[in-house]
Amino acid sequence: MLDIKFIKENADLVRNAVKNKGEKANVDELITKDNRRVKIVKELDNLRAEKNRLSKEVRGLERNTPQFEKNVMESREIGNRIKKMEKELRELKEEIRILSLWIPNIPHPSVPVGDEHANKIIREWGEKIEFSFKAKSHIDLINDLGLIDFERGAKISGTHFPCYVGIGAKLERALVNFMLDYHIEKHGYKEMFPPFLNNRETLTGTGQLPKLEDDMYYVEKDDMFLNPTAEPPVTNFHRNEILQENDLPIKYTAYTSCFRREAGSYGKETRGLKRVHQFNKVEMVKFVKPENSYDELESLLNNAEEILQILKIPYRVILLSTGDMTFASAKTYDIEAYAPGSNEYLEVSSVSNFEDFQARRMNIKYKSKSDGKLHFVHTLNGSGLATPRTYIAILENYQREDGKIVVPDALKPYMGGVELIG
RNA sequence: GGAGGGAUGGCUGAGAGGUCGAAAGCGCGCGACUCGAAAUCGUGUUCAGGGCAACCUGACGAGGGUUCGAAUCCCUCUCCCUCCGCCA
Repeated sequence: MLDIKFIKENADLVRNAVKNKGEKANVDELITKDNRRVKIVKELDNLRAEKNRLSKEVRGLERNTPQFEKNVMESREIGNRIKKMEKELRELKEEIRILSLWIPNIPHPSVPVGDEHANKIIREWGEKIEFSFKAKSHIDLINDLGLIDFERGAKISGTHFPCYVGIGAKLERALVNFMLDYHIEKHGYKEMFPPFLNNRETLTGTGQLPKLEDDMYYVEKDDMFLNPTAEPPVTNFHRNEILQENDLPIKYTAYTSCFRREAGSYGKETRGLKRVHQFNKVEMVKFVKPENSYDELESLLNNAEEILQILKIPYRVILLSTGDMTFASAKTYDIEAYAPGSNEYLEVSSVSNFEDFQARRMNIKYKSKSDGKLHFVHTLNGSGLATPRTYIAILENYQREDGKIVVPDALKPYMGGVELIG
């Protein structure tokens, strides 16, 4: 959510952001409605002032005198007009609220304008491994080694619900635990294990609603959604709170399963782990002061990159263009891990600064010591990392000619002595 | 699901139709004392909308009602706590 005053004073900037992000928000209708709101508020304030004046007078008047009766009648009459206007104002405010929920965040000036072709490669890390044999795809490795049972997963739930089995399941758990422990111990993130079912307010707070309602799994009976990422529950942890400046930055890391309908994204990637309805992810979330949120974005990005560095998996960092970034984000980096089996880069992380966009929706402020006033915090989050494609990258990078997988050094402490899979 | 209790500023917590945006304490800001700090003393300190400003308006969980006038009385809802039931 953007400040309505900001929208009115920077209408062109906002219209541009809507266009560049490919959103469909109606900026002009919002502005028209808000102008009307301000007009009603002014009239209403005048009526209320008059009514308050009459009420004070009444106290000094003797009851049942003509002056008393006249005053009371007049006050009553104004009261009725106020009630009518208040109703109109309430309805108008609700319309304004709904319109403003569809206004996207404004991309930072450093973000390239355009669609996915405008994305910029920021850096590449690591050497792509050269195998002396023909590398297998993760699908073949998984099937040959029996790490994941896709067919039975489909039996239990449906297609694209992978069921990890045996050492395959252990590897997934090792990966999650390694990443969590790393963020906690190396960078001081506080661990959180949040609920997976989120209510509407939570998902509106971080900006998944209203836009992505059809992309989430919905539990109708309870009007709740399965979280598509840990971002909503963890960020909403502090919804409607005023934070202490001394406590900032606040940093959380959380593992959750994530659930996405991936509606309309079939055709490509119908097999394997690349695109699934349920997956595991370790997320990092930060609440920071506005003045250093872009430094915090870089350090968050670095924290996510370190996971791949320690796993010794080559990757590249992409700065997303306006058309490729999400609704709520002001600036987003993607991290893509290299998968030699198919010779492609796979998105394993998305790291974003939302500035105060989410904080406005969630009403999260902090009291500044320098001016004594309340300000919205800036929120950021980043995957650190999503497991399915990291899992793919591990399998394909660590495969041997005999079809076995070497366990990466970083995961060995989590694998109960297993150093070779297969 | 049933029965009670509760929701007030950054926090704790008084307030029970008008003199209440709200006592007190904590916290925080400023000043004094100090070489400096702690302690102490003084002083200030709710948020939001409108206006250049004086000022006006709104907000005591949300919505509605009674009244000239509601934090305060009535109704509905939400959330939290306690007890009972149900499930595990």
